[in-house]
Amino acid sequence: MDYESAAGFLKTLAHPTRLRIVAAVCKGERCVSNLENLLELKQANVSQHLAILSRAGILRSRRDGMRTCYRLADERVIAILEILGVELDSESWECTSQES
Amino acid sequence: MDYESAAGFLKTLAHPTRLRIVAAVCKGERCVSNLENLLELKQANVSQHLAILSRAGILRSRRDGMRTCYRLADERVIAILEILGVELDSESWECTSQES
DNA sequence: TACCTTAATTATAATATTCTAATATAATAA
DNA sequence: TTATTATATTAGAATATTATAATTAAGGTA
Repeated sequence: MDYESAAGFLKTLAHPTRLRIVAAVCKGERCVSNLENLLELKQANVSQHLAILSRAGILRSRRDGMRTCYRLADERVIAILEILGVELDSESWECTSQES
Repeated sequence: MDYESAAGFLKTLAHPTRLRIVAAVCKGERCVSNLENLLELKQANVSQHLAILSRAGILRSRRDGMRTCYRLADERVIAILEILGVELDSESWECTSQES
């Protein structure tokens, strides 16, 4: 991987909301409304960050009726967050029946 | 490390020039003019990127007469670049006597 | 002292990122 | 069909980042 690509990849990760999303999905799928509640952010904003992570290949999505579920697609981000000592558990949160 | 700090750290790294600087110093010290020649960038620009990396604690500097030598101060960045498969050797380059 | 070299700082314009609000799309239900 | 829910997209202003040029500062030498 060249410096340009590596910098682009790191830039994709380099946002607190996107790191929280990664932490939230690293134990399993989450739909957008669930992330919206968890992160307490506007729907459009969550959707935009999800699009950025998906475009970079870090997340992958799956349609489930009206919902879209996102999951981690690149395990390397976990390794990177572990090196930095990020507590991945801090974004674990139960889904309610209405959310997923 | 919280998400805000981790994102800040990654943002510091997330620039091709800064990654090239990290790769250049990971085998040993380099002075600014040497980096300037290696990277083929303007002095001011190199100095600015060095300042960004130093502020983040990724590099440390040492005065040597008229020169300032920079070295890697945080080995975690090497581990991160290895995860991404970045070829760190691509920025190795001999210093001339005039440069260091 | 004056001069030269190296590096850091400042100012600025160009570009990129981010969040919000508004709108559009898509799936489902009534 | 119309309405509702979930998500995506677009447009925008505000903010941040970047590279260049100009200036400053600091170290060494004649």
